[in-house]
Amino acid sequence: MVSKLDLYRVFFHVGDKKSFSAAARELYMTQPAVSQSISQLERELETRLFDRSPKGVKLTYEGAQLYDYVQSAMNLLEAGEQKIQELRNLDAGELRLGVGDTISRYFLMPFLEMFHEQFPGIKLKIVNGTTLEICDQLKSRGVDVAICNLPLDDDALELRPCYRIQDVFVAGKDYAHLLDHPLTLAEIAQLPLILLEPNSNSRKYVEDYLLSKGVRIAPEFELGSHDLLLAFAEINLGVACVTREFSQGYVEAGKLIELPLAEPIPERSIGICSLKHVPLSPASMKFVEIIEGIVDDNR
Amino acid sequence: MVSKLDLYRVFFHVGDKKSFSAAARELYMTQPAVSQSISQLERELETRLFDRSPKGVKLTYEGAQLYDYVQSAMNLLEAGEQKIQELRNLDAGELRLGVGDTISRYFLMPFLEMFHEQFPGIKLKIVNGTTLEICDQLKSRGVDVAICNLPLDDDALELRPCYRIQDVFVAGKDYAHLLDHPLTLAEIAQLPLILLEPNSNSRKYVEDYLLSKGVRIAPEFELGSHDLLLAFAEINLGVACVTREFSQGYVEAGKLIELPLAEPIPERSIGICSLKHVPLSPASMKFVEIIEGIVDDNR
DNA sequence: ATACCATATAAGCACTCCTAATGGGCATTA
DNA sequence: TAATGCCCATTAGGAGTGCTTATATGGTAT
Repeated sequence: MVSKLDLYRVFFHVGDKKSFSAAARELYMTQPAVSQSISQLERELETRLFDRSPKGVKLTYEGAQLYDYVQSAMNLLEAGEQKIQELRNLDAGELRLGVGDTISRYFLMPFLEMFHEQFPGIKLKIVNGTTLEICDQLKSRGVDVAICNLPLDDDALELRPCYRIQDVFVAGKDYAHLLDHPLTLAEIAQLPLILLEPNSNSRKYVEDYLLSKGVRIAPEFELGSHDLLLAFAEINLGVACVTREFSQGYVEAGKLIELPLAEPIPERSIGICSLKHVPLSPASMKFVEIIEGIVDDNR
Repeated sequence: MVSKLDLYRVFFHVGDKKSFSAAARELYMTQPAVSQSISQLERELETRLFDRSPKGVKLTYEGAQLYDYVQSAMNLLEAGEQKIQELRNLDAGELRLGVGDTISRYFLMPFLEMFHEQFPGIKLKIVNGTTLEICDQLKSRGVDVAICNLPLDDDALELRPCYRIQDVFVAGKDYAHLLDHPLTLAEIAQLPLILLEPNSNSRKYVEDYLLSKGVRIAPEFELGSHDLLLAFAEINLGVACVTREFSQGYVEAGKLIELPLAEPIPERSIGICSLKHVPLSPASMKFVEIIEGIVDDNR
C-alpha cells in the first residue's frame, strides 16, 4: 500500500477539480504541495495519473480507473465521520442497560420513557438478570451500564447511589394485630416469612443484617419477584420483606399494612454501576444524567 | 474531515487486530505511535473509539460503527492499487489508436495481431479518419497514439518515422506501352490519373511535390481508398498513384505494372504520432515498441 | 510582444514520527 | 504472595519528511 493515505485525498481533489491549483485552494494547501503529492503518488504507483497541460490537468486512463476506487473510498470515510457525528449527537446508537426485574418494573420505567422520548434514535436494549449476572455482563461489555441494588462489593466497579430505599415488612389484614407495638427483629423471625430467593441481592442484604444482629431467619416462601411477594402477603400467606418505595400502591390502597419495627433496617440504595477505567458511552452518559437530574434530592 | 487519513489506516489495523502492539508490528510502527494516532483520531472525532484494557483493546459501539466504513474504504483503496498494477502489467486497460484506412489495412494489421496476442487483456479501440481528424483526436485525447502518413507539420506533435514508403504510378495491361522509356512528371500529368481525394495526406504530398516541380495535375478519378485506386487501375481506367509497398500483391500477380519514372517521387514515411510533452500510456508505449522493434531496419 | 495562468523546481523550516525509557494495571507462574 | 511478563499510556529528544515561500518554465490569449 502507498506510504501516505493523504496522497489519495489530494489525488481525489485534483481528480475532481482537474487542476492542481484549484485542489490546493480547496485543501488549504499550496499548489507546489499538491504538485509534489501527486508526483509522489505517481512515483510510488509507478504510473502516471494525470496529463499535465497549461490549462489544467486531465486524468490518464490509469488515473481514471484509480479515481473510481478512491472516490468511493473517500465518500465512505466521509459517511463514517457523519455517522460518528450522529452517534455523538445521540441521533443514533444504542444503550444497553443491565438491570434487575424489580428495579426495571418499579424504578426505571419513567426514566426509560423520558430517555426514549428525548432520543428516539437510540435503540434500547434491556438485559434482565440477578445483580451478579448483570455485573458479569458489565465486565464482559455485554451492557454499558447497570442499575443494581447496593451495596455491592466489587473493586472493578464504579458505584453511584441514586435512590435510597428502605426494606420493610408488610402483611395482609389478618396480621393487623401486629400493629399494636413495634416488633423486634427476633419477633419478626418468628413470623411466617415470605422472601426473595437466596441469590437475590436484596434477600442477602436483609438476611446478612439480621444475622449481624444475631437473628437467623427461615422463610416459609421463597419467590422470584417483588410482585409475587406483595401478592402472597395480600392473601395472608405470611409477612413479606419488601421495599417500601415499591409497595406504596398496596399499602395506600389498604391491601397491605407495614409492620412497625423496634429498630428499622438500615437504608440502602439503588445505584448506577459502571466499570472503573472505562468511560461511559455518550448514550450511557446521557441516561445517567437524566436519572441523576431527577432523583437529585434522594440518594 | 479528519486531518490525516493515515490515522484511519492505523485505526483499521487496530480494529482488526484488537491490539495496539499487534497493529504496530503489522504497520512497521512503534506501539507509542499507534497509541498516539488513535488518541489523535479520538480527539478529532471527539469520540472514544476503543475501550482499553491491559489485555488488549475493544471497539466501542461508535468505533465499531466507524470500523465498517473504514474497512470498506481501505479495501477499496487496496483494490484500486491492485487495479493499477494490473494496468501497469498490461493485464488490463485499453489502447486507443488513431489511424487512416490505408494504413490500418496494409500496414497495421500484423502489429495489432501481435499486440493482441501478447496482451489479450488490453481492449483495442481503433479510430479511423483522415490524418487531420486523427491528429485532432490526438490533441483532444480521443486517442493515445496515431499512425499517420508523414510529412506532417504540427509543432504540438512528436513524430517518429517508422516505415519508408514510395509513391509510384501503376496502370493496367493496356498501358504496357508506357514501359519503354522512363516518364517525366510532365508526361505523367498528361495521363488519365486516378488519385485519392484532395483532403488525403498522400494526395496532398504528391500533388504538392509535382507542383513544386511546376507540374499541375487534374485527375480523372478521385477515390476514397487505396483499394479502389488499385481496382480502378486494374480495369484500365487510368494511371493510379499508389504506395509501392501496398501494391506489391497486384504487381507481382501481373495485374498491374509500375510505370518507370525519370525521377522518382521522394520517399516519405509512415510515422508514429503522439503529443509532445504528454508521455505515452503503458499500453501505447508497448505498442510503439512492438512496431519499432519489427520495422527496425526500414524507417 | 507582453501579460497571465498553469505546473515544476529549489531551499528553508516546522512538524510528525521514531527511538528509548518509564509507569501502571492485570494475569500467569513459582 | 511475590515475581515475571504483557499490554497500553506517557514523556523527552532527535532524525526525516512534507509544507511553505520564492522562483522558473511553458503555453495561451490579448
